[in-house]
Amino acid sequence: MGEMTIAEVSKKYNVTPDTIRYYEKIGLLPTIPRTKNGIRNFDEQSCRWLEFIKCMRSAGMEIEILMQYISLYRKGKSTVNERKKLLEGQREKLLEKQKNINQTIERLNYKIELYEEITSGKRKDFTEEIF
Amino acid sequence: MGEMTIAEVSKKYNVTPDTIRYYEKIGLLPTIPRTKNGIRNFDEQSCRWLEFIKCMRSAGMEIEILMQYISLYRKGKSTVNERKKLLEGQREKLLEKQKNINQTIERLNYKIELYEEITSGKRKDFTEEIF
DNA sequence: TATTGACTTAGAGCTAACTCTAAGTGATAT
DNA sequence: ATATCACTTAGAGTTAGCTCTAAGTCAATA
Repeated sequence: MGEMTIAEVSKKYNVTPDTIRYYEKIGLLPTIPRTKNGIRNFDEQSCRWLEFIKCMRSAGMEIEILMQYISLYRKGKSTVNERKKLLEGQREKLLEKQKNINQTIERLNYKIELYEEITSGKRKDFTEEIF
Repeated sequence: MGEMTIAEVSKKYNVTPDTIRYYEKIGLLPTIPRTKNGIRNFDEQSCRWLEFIKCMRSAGMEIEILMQYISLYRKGKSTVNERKKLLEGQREKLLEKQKNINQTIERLNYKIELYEEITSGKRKDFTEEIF
C-alpha cells in the first residue's frame, strides 16, 4: 500500500482528479511523488494531507488559510507556535459559523412547526404575516 | 417607525446598500415602498424579510433557494405545504453542514492540544509526522 | 500494429454572490 | 444660487474555488 493513482485517491476521498491537480498546482498539497513516466503516485503522507484539506474545506476553511498553514509546516519545527495560533484563529471562525448555523436551524424548526400546525388545521389564525 | 432609508436599514442589519439593492433587483425582497422621489422607504415587512434573508444567508443558504421560497410565498396560501417541504430540505442541508463543522472543530481541538503539548515541552516525541 | 483508456499539461471558462463605477436626480445647508 | 450629499440606475468588474478543454504521452490489449 501507499502507492495510488489519482483516480484511486479521487475515489477514496471523493475529490475529483481536477480538484486534486488544482490543489497541487497552487501548492496546497506537498509535492506528490511521480512514477518514471511522470504519473502521480500518492504515498501515505500525500493522502493524509489531502484528507486533512478535505476535512477543513468541508467546514468552509479558506484555501488561502490552508496555504499559509502548509507554508508554515514546510518551514519546520520553528513554526509550531505560529501554526497553533493560526489554528486557534480558524477555530474561532468555525465556532462563529457553528453559532449561525445552530440559530438558523432553530429558526427553521420553528417555522416548520408553524407550517405543520397550519396544514394540520391546528392553527386557524393563519395570515400572510407568516412567511 | 416603519419608515427607513436604505442607509438606516443597512446600518441596522449590517448589510451594505449595494447588497440590499441587489437583493431587490433579483426579486429576493418584496417590492420595497418608495417615496414620491423614488427613494426606498422601508416598512416593517420589508425589514422583516431582509432580516430573514440575512439570517438564512449567514448559514450559507443559497440565494436561488431563497428566491424559490419567496416565489412560493407570493403565490399565497396554497403553497404552504411546498414551502414547508422546501424548508425541511434546507434544514437537512444545514444539519449536514453542522455535522461537518462540529467534526472539524473537534479535529482542530485535538491538533491545538497536540501543539500545546509540544510547545509546553510535555510531549518530547515531536516529529514532522505531526502537521 | 492499431486502438483504447488513463494519465499529463497549460490555460480558458464557469458560478455564486456580491461590489464597484459612472452618470444622474433632487432635497437641504451656506 | 450653489454646493453638498444621499440617493438613484444600468451594467461592468471582482473573488473564490473549482471545472472543463484541447492537445499530447504512454502502457496495455485486440
